[in-house]
This record gives sequence, structure tokens and C-alpha cells, in this order.
Amino acid sequence: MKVSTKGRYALRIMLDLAMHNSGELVPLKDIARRQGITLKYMEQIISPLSKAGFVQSLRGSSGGYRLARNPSDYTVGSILRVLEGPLAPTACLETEINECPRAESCPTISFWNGLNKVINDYVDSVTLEDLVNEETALQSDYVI
Amino acid sequence: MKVSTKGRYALRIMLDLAMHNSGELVPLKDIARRQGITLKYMEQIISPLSKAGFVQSLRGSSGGYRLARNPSDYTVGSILRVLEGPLAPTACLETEINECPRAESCPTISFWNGLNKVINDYVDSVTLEDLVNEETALQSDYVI
DNA sequence: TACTTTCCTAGTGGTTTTATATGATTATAT
DNA sequence: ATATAATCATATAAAACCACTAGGAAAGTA
Repeated sequence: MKVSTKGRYALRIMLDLAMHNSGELVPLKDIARRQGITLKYMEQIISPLSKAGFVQSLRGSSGGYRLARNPSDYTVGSILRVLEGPLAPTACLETEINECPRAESCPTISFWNGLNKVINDYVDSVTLEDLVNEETALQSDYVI
Repeated sequence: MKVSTKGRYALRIMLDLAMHNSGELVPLKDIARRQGITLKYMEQIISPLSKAGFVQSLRGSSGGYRLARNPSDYTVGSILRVLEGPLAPTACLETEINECPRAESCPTISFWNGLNKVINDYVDSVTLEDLVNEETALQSDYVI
């Protein structure tokens, strides 16, 4: 029942971009330095986010990444799903293909359905903007 | 973010015992047959449940297992945790040893804490008795 | 004793995770 | 044009984890 590092790092990358959301492009090298993750590993993580249209990119000198939308338009769940796939606690809930042949008579499936719902409802109730506000508060606490 | 087969099978074993909760000992062989899981694999799953005091056992002919308490006294969460360990979505929430050095300044930890809470609150809100009632209802539906 | 059932330990093939490394491609600045 | 700086694509690999399989010891019953 663990979220993988890819999912966690994706969230940190997106939050880093949200904290530097001036419209300027942010080179991945800078994010890597701030977050303490190697550039090469980050490339693997941001690539699916780029393909999913979550970030805009520009190559070349003074290139980099920036958010494609407002921080409030990203739920944490939507970010995690790009890297993790469905956040379902069992495979039988993921797709119809994976559906268990005994689903109709399964006495535990409604339990798993309920768990699936509370997980997804929660991760979709928090946006990147919420995390930005939290980080801003943390930083001002630090100054005090 | 998946619950392993051990956790899912543990739940099915406990539910099977709850459905046959007459006080009689139930041989694992019978559960294995009903659930379509090999005996040898089930032994590995019920062993931690036995050591945790969740089931009582007796060896030898006409031996077997039975629940140690009433079905209403087991939350699904308590059963899953025996096989899965803590149901925390990140390692840093599991133990103080795993705590991240940057926990104090981490802008995502409160998000993960919230996810941890909704997961554990939910799994502890459902008991084995609830699943027994569900299965009984399913079976009577089937008869109709 | 013969049989049944739990209990204990070890091994194994496969997949996933978590990276690291190398290099190619593309775009910008000068 | 050239150098620079970034994205993009693959390949590799150690380590951990998963999902079993297997053999036999111990303990209880008939």
C-alpha cells in the first residue's frame, strides 16, 4: 500500500514548478538541485507529465518547463495517476478487463470499492494550490 | 498502491472462519478448497494471524482453526495490518525511524498524513461482522 | 500405531522498483 | 555557424518484493 517514489517525486516537481510559476521557464537542473534528485531520474518522471499535457516544455538554451494550467486546476490525484496509474487498492477495480470472475458473488468487493472511493475522493480534494499555500505558510513560519 | 494477495487472502480466510463460526474447529484444508487457494500458501498466511492471537488453533486429527473473538471485534484494518504491516501510503509515516529528515519543512507531509488518516479510518470502520452480513445477503439474493 | 493437521524453514522464478549511464536530438544565444 | 543548454530515448542492473512451491518436523486424535 505504498505510493512509489515516482509518484512522490512527481508531486514535488509539480509543486516546485507551482512555487516558481511566474511564466518563465524553469530548467530541470534547477529543480533537481532544489529537490535533491538526480537530473536523469527527474527526466524520466517529468516526461509522462509532459506527454499528459500537465507541463509545457521548451528545449534549447534558456529552455525549461512550466505549468500548463493554474495550480488550482491540478488535483494531487490527477498528478499521482499520471505516474502511478489508477490508485485502486486492488487490480479487480482498475479496469473491466481485470474484473474478477467471481465479482458478483464476492463478499469483499464492496469493501474494496469503499476504500477505493475514500482514497480517490481525498487525493482529488487537494490541489496544487493548497500545497503552495502550505509551503508559503511553512516558509513564513520559518522566518518568524 | 495495491494491497497484496496476502492481505486479501487473509481477509477471505477470516471471513470464511466467520461464516463457519460455530465453535467447531475448521481445518485449513476445507477453507483452501472453498476459497480456491492452495493449502501450503494458506498456511503461510494464517500463521501470522495465529501468532497475533486472531485465531485459535489445534493440531492433529479433527484439529483446525477458529476465530478467537466475535466477528464484530475484528476490524478489516486490524486483519490487513497483520499481513501488510502499517497501511501508510509512505514509509516516512510508518515509524519514527523512517521519518524524513526534512519532515518539518516538508510541504507534502500533511497531504500524506491526511491520506493515511482516511485510509485507516475507513478500514477500521468495517468489521468482519459487516462482511458476514453482506455475504449472507448475497447468498439469499442468490436463492431468490 | 496410523493418520491427520498444524507448524516451521527454505527455496525459486518472476516482476517491479529505483535508479545510473550513454548518447541522440532539438532549440537558443552569440 | 558554432557552442551551449536543454529535452528525449534506450539500455542496463542491483535490489527488493511478490506469489507461490516444497519438504519435513511436531503435535494431537482415533
